[in-house]
Amino acid sequence: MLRLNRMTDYGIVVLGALAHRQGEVVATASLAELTGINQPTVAKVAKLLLGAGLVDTQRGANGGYRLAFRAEDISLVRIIESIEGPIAVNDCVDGAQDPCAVANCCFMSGTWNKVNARVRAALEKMSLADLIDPAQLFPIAGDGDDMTVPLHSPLPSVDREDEPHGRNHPDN
Amino acid sequence: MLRLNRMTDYGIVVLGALAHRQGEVVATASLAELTGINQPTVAKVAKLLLGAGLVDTQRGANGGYRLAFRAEDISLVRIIESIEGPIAVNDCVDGAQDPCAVANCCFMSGTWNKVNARVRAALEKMSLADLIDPAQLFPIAGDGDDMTVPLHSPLPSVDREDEPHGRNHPDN
DNA sequence: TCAATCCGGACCAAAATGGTCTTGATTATG
DNA sequence: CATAATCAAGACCATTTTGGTCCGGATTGA
Repeated sequence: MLRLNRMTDYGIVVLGALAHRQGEVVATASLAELTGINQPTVAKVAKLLLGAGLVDTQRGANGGYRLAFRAEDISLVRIIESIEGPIAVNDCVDGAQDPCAVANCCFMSGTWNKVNARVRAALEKMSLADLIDPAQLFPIAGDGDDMTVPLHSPLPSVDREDEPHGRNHPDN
Repeated sequence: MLRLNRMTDYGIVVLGALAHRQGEVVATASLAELTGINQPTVAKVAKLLLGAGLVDTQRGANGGYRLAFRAEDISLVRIIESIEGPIAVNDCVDGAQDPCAVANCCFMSGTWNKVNARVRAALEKMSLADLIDPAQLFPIAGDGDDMTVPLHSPLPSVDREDEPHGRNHPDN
């Protein structure tokens, strides 16, 4: 548990596709084709990303979306928060969207903020570029909390037709 | 988002109450009274904690639950995982309860494992004792990712009758 | 003008979550 | 030994959240 929801996964994949087309304006239909996610869902996700300013849009014919920053400059937190809202392990955390009703007497809120900040920091360190760049997967010696995870396969070309990445089949 | 669910909150509160009664066997009815959570829910949570070995049980009359370890030795991850199952930001992570179907060709699983490990590490550092001990709330100089959070109020005595801590009123 | 495309939001179905209840087993106590 | 207190296991239901679709409208290039 403590999982991020599927929309966020989609968001990352969509952003990944846009990163490969850096600078280009890509229509949701194309994104759908590139990612294997179906178009309406791509549209929904793109809308959220737009709201957070992670992508630019161009309307009308030949319109579409474009990455607003370089992939290295987009942190995982930012992606997550643009889709799921502010990270908050519970309502006792500052910035929670439905704040703890007893906040000003909640003796644990300080602790929760600390926990939350740490989780957030962990996600801050990871950028979109890291997420889609397999080079990053090689554990960096002495990083500490690294795991020795076998690298499965090289980066697949984005324009494959089948399942793009993980999360049990969305069977669109 | 990325929130932990309410049962986990309950779990922490219940464990906190047990910590104050360290060594004693406390009935779910008493725990309910101490925490303000209602009894059937306490029972449910306690059962989960029992399954994970965080508490011992004694059945029959005068039975109840007892903390199996010292509060300092129970990490937040352990609590979370005993109630919510293994921490997994998504299905691409090793140990996810419903693993990514394309795991062995999922080029991002390594990255996700890394993200997951970091989140986990952040939670590993916090113990039950930290969670319930307000002294911990004073930011330790040079800790890095600390936030300067004002300490709201001192540890309330456990045996108060009103709302025990945060998370919008369970209005039992 | 027309077609492609985003925009905003409503909408619905399926799943997860929170919480209750029931039945049965276990044990202390008188 | 009978009884009451208590946990054990799990079925069950209501509510919320999530995932996904759809539609009418606005915008823009050809």
